[in-house]
Amino acid sequence: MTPEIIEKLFPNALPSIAEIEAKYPPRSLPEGARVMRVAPSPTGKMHVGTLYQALLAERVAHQSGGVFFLRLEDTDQKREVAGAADLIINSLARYGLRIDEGVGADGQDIGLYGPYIQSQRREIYQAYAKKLLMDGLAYPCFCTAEDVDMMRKIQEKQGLRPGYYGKYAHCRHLTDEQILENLAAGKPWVLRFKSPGKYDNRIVVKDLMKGNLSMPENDMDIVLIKGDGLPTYHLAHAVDDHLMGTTHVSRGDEWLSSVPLHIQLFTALGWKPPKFAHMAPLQKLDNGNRRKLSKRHDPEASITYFWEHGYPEIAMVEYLLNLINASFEDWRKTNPEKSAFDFPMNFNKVSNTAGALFDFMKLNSISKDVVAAMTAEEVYQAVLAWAKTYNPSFADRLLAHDAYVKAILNIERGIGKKSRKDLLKWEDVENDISYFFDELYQPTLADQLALLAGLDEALIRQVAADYRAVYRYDDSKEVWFDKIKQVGAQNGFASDMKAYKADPSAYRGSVADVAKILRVLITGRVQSPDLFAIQQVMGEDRVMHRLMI
RNA sequence: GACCCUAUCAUCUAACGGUUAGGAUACAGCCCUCUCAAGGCUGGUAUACGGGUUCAAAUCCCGUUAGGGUCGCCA
Repeated sequence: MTPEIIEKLFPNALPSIAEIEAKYPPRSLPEGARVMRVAPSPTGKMHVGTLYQALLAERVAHQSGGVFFLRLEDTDQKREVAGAADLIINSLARYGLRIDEGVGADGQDIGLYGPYIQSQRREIYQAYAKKLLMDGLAYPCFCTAEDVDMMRKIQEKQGLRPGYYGKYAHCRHLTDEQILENLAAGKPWVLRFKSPGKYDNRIVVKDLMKGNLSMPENDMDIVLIKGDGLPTYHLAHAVDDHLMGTTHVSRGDEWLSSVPLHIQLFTALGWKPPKFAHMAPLQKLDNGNRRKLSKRHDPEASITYFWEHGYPEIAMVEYLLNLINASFEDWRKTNPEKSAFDFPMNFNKVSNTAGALFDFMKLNSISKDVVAAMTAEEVYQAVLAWAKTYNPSFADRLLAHDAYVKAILNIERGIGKKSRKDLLKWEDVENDISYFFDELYQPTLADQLALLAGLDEALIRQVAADYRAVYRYDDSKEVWFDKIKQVGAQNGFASDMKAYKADPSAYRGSVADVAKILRVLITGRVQSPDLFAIQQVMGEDRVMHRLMI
């Protein structure tokens, strides 16, 4: 390639390689420290899989005393969506993934190895592209997308491996004169890698999760610089992860087959490739078949799905940690008090399967435990924060009755295993506690009688009247329950469960049925938390009023 | 079509040549109990299939099948 051609391809002044390298000195970090990153594209929704992958990278980096950074891969300007970058930044912060470097909440760079937005690094990529060109490891290609497409179809028809390689790499064989002619004619071009590889050669690719893999050497002359002057993923990956000092690249499975190419690129640029860890994608069951969670088709693939429904962030983190490494579960059992972020993460025991199915049952179960471990105040604040965005009228109610709501949320809330475990996401709270509010408690007598089918109305009225006569707000729970038994006995209900079970025909029912009558009258439901606790929170007036039937 | 990955209960997984194949979630039953939730106890369900190697295979090898991924001026 003559200097004339190179000058025509890259006419603008570009920083020299030495200048660039000087700006990105090797990091001074302790032995064993790992530098890792999450590098999503701001193309719309934030995928749960991005959080999943970021969580592994963040934990490994920080636990090793290293650096975790965020890089925005926005080299495909067609796909860029406004606001997508903010969503990524907010999501990481929301789940407690601390960024040492990258793009901050205000859009400003944090850290010295930036810019961390690829579209702002254009000249850097071009400088290295120019270097490859000078080294004879790249060449301009004038084939249009249509040309390449047509060639691929022909290759497929002939049963050949499709792609731009070997004798099918048309522009690789252009003479300097032909290049000059095309340039003079103003033909658009892209820069391609002149792959030194042979497909028949096999190389060993090391992956932290999959082990050593034997793969064919890359021989594709892939595009390095696109028609718009921005790099493809491949070039950007090599340049950025070299300059930014990434030691370990964790990324999706879909990159595995590109590793031979990436190793070639690093080598061509004179760099040592980082270590790779490829993670299988999260999957879901669709008509009996597994498939990757898709942002387009699956609402739960988007992280905002979990915001809308009010899943606690910690629950999400614990669930994902569990998917990354199933020994998390055992660790959690022996370390119930520790933060999930204290779980020692390493690559050794990371799950290495074809991809885990996202399991809401398991998430729910974890979420129940997480909520049970929270105080009423913490639950209140979390529900309020959720409601402000997703249910404003409920938020107003929470604010207007904050002490009352906290008392409600405190019912059967103890420490650890003693705590009530039925709440798993914030969107459920409104319905769970609605009967505590007179304006939301609207069952008709007919509704209540239907819930009490099998007991006749006169009996129900009598039980209610008898209970009203003895009910005292200040009674202890024991005294209260004795009174329930007493009211039951007056009306033919067994006060002793064992006696009832021994001879059910001797009674109208048991003390459980008496409680059921009161529960339905007071809450409008057949199931509720502890009735005594409910009454204490509701207050005497409200309880008495509901018993007036 | 070529190349690569993966294959243990319904789900997430443990076992890295010798275990009654373990745990968690889910499910079922019992106990506890004012209902529910929880908790305790118990139970059923798995090494995809076929060949090897070995005294011994979920584990190693080969093949088959199935699922996933890649083969873009998308990342």
